[in-house]
Amino acid sequence: MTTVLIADDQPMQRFGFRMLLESQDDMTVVGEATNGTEAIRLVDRHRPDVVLMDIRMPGLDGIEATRRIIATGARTRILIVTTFDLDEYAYDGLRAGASGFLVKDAQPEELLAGIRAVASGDAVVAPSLTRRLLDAYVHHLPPSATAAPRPEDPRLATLTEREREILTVIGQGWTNTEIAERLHLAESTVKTHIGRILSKTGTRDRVQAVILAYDTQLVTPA
Amino acid sequence: MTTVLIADDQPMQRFGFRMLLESQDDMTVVGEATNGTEAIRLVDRHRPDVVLMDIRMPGLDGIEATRRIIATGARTRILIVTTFDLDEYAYDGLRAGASGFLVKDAQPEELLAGIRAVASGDAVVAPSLTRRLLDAYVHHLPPSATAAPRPEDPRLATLTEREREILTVIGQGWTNTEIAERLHLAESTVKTHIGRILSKTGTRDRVQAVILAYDTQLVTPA
DNA sequence: TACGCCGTCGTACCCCGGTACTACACGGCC
DNA sequence: GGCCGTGTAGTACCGGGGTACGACGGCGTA
Repeated sequence: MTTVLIADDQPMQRFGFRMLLESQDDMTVVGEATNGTEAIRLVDRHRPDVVLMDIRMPGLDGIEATRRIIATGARTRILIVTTFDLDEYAYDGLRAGASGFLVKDAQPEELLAGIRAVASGDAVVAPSLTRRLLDAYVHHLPPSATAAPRPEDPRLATLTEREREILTVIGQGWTNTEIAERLHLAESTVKTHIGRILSKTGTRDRVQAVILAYDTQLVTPA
Repeated sequence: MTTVLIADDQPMQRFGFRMLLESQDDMTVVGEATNGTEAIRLVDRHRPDVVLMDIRMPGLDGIEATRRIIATGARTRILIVTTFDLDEYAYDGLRAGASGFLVKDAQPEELLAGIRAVASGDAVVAPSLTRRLLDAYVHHLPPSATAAPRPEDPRLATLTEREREILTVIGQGWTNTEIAERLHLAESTVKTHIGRILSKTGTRDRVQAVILAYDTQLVTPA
């Protein structure tokens, strides 16, 4: 019997997880936490096999909670589950000692498989993340810069791969000179790209481009 | 017996809703849609009493789907349910003919109560939204500009109300001159505010400020 | 082959954004 | 009364961002 602790600030999300897990006869939910501090406390008390850990929670977030739980030497495995698919928090989470990383829009079976995998000591990464993870290890560029957006938003349809890449790093808050340096380009090239991005997307300046990047989920909130 | 259609692109979210609703003996789920187009089709086929409609879905979004369903003259009531608490989509949704608006982090009981309310012809607005709604009607400024962020992010802690307001409209992509015009300020005043915002938040320029605004959910993706 | 798209780079120009001050009215509080 | 935070406003300056060009090599394809 695999014991699971759910750490998520959204009641409905917890409810969904609990219902799903309790429907399996090899799993049981031993507790629910609504923030990082509570998660740490409940892990200490119940010693669950697995924690389903949300990243974004009020107060202590999931990453820091993961770090502290791992630091206690508990043999609890932590499976990070978040709404968003990319962002460097994924890597932070893994670095913090998490055994895996899944996205919330995964199929229930995928989630269950992930839990069983980490409970048995394996690591698991959402298929949608694997490519980014590899990319990040291959190039030492910003992780998200090498990855393509998944849900193809019409407003980004005419952008080339390179332009998406540039738009992504604009969305990280980089200046033109920074983009040029870190992408090994001339600043004039960066400007050319940005000019094309603005005209193609019908945006006025980089600020509106950043907003579009967020709206289309080319970049996602931390 | 209240018949309900679930329209949400996230499988786990649908699963949670379905489990919750099926646990009630006066409700039944007659279908699940993963986007707006599908929702319209299933409403036409099943004529549910209530649609639980997510806003953000691939393809046709929940707002437009609501608009079209209402336009068909169907007596189906639509209850919009979204992850984010603010954004003007709330108002768009209500204008599109939705009977109510709830946030996903509501308690399950609140959700059930909301469904029963709209099924019986009442309108319902999440308590967390009521204040904004009022604010928006009182002043005729952009809705989000008059509202305060809920989950108090430490990075915004030192900002004054006015500064948050300015940061919000920066997050809308407005230029300094536009902000000055629409908020009836001198551009120099706008610059003063922005300067203070940047120094308080430790951000370098308005682009990074926008990113922070998204990360802290002061503004939310469309 | 020739065309077009893409990615690269350059120059020149202008304006917006951000900085660095100063300043003052108002309200709350010691 | 005097102080402080807040919101307002001004001037002066400079650098980065965006625009408008032109140019060229590589690559796929009609």
